Amino acid sequence: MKWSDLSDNWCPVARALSIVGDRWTLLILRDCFLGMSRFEQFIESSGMTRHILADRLKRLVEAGILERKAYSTSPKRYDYVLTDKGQELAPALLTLRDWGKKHMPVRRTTSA
Amino acid sequence: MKWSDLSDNWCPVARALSIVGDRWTLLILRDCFLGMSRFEQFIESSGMTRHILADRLKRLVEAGILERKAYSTSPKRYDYVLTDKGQELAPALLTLRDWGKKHMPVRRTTSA
DNA sequence: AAGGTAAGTTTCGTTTTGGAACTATGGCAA
DNA sequence: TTGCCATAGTTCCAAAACGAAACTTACCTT
Repeated sequence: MKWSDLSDNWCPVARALSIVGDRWTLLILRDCFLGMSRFEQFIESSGMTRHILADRLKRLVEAGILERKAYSTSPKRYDYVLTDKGQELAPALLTLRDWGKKHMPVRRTTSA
Repeated sequence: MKWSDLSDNWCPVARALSIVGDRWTLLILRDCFLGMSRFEQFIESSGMTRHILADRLKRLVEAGILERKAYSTSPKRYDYVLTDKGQELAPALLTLRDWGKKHMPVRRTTSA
């Protein structure tokens, strides 16, 4: 079965994951909740490659989770901002954060 | 940057995603919360392929999210059951479920 | 002996990802 | 008015992950 077929799954968790459950997507949304909205900000913050980011942004906009708002017309430039639908993912991010804090300690690479 | 490098990220969301944020993993955990515990159950329920499931189960056991409990020794067979660490992912699944229910309606393929 | 069940493993061809370079558009400074 | 910088992508290629299906192992039933 293809991952993309999940969008029609009977299970709401599966449908949610069909758009938000792949590599990087939730990390972009985390950055949005931290106030970021631009391509280069996402790149620097997340460490993902440029063309994966471009792909994810497109998908998030198509899914109605982010909205693409021009902040410059001369060279066309856009802010990517959370829609209401996107805003409502906050609880999911927060529960993941709490779980990560509690159960995924930073194992420091014994340096120095 | 490699996806697997996220486990050392400063951000607890990123660290959580390093283990739980790839394709299929959260779907397996959903099945666990629905009471499933065996290989063939996961296969039938999720629609993923066998060797991907085998890989994910191994990673989840290594991460201490699932525990491998023998239910038969003659042919060695195991149940995969949630540890406490795994149980505590329930809120994350529930918030995703709620979001999916609200924002990802099943679009039925205009059949019949 | 033949077939069935459960849990993987292997193989192979297709997608997705990572890394880096390249393009487009305009601002600004020399 | 040429040259450099910034932003936001796009393109190319090699490496890794994935999907489908067949194969394996170990036992059990008929």
